[in-house]
Amino acid sequence: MSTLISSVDYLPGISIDCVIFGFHDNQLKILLLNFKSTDWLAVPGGFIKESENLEEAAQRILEERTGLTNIYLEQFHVFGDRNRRDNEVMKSAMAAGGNIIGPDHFLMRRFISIGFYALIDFTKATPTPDVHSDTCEWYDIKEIPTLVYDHSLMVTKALETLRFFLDEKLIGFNLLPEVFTMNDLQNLYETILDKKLLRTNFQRKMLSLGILERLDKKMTGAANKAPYLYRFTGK
Amino acid sequence: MSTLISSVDYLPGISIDCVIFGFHDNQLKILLLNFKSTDWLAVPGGFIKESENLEEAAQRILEERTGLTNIYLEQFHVFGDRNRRDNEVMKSAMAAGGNIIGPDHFLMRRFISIGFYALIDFTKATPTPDVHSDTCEWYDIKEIPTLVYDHSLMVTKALETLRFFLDEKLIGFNLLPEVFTMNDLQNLYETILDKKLLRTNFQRKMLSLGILERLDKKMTGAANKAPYLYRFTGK
DNA sequence: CCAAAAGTGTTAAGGGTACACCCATGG
DNA sequence: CCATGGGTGTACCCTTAACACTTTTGG
Repeated sequence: MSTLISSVDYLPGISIDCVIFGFHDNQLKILLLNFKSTDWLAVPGGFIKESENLEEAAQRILEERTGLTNIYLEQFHVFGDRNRRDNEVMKSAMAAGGNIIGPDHFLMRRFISIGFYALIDFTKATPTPDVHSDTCEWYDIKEIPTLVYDHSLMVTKALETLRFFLDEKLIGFNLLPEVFTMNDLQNLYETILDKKLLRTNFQRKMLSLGILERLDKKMTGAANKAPYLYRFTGK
Repeated sequence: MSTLISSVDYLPGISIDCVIFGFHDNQLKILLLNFKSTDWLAVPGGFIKESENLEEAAQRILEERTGLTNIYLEQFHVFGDRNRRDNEVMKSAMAAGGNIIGPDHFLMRRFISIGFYALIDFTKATPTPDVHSDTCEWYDIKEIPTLVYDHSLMVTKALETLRFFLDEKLIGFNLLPEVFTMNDLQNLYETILDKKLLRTNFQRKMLSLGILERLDKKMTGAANKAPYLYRFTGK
């Protein structure tokens, strides 16, 4: 039984690639797969079914390739340069996986890829490689190896988009526990933006956004003032 | 000789649609084509050749369908909903144009469309309908009829993008004469943003952007102070 | 009472808004 | 000298940045 992808199932010439950012404990990572039996790394991608809307396809692709379910993804750019894919890479990758494909194969054609991105807590998800990959792992954003095709460009562009819309998209991303301290939130911002923020001003800015509800204090047992806990109101 | 589009020439299932904004004398318009022998209106769109990058394809499509040359276009969104196109519209449109196409025809398949937009001076371009259209005309932005498919949504989304990036994109758009007055520039802004701006503050803001060079005064012959002329420095 | 972290206040700088005022032009 | 429109000054507010100060906690 071959695992070879066939063109009858999918829209031809269009792919979706997902840049998944993972945050936890002051670390920002991205999720990468390798091509089976090779060292080539790529962001999880796949193809669109006739019956799917783009967002649905992106969700399914992510689930099939990494096991991550119910992740809200958003499109950020289309990558369509004529030479964005080196077909020799795909050919070798398929060969390494045990599939010999000819020059007229579906996968050898030009592909235009729609980039989607998401941000999640990487401890809340257990990525699992699919049949086309040996590994499906988190890589620190500051130590990303070279990626296949134009995937390095995709990651760069996705990160720009994430930083630009961080305030607006924060609630939906669901990265923090139900309740959290202002310090937790600041660590999240500092990690994603990759810069230090002033604690006192950060507090005021967040409160002024009107998306936080202040709850009881959190007694940590440490010898210092107990911080308030907060919750997103979701308004 | 048939003008029917064949799938051998183009990437299947992907189209490009161009939202072209035209400005002049306090008027903002968009360019629309009809489907030959019908009342259906659409923004100019087309398909991508194997040899083209996306931006090149968008330029060529615009030129072929409207006669407009050398227009710099930028992508703003991908439209891919499963039901975004009503195939009966396409079928009837092709029939009205003298082409009967079956349910298996290339054009009857699902299409995902990449939206591109541009902003030009509508007096500097003479739009000409191609063989698939009877008319290729400017429509005032405030009086846009219902468009086919999801093209009304495309226009809305493109207009949001245009307004959002107006400051940054202004120079490239080449909408004003080589030299112009601050009043000319303000009219452009007010028309595109669809709101009045304070003359005095607008002046300061534009000068603070550092993209204008002040030249001689312009003697209009009117009974009032002569305004300075300005030029974009392009820095 | 001390160290450490959380929370609040205060000041200065900068940008946006509104409007008053001065300047040029030709009738 | 007046009407008209162009250009500058100024006062106010809000936001941001920087930092001093106060409060809370457990040792």
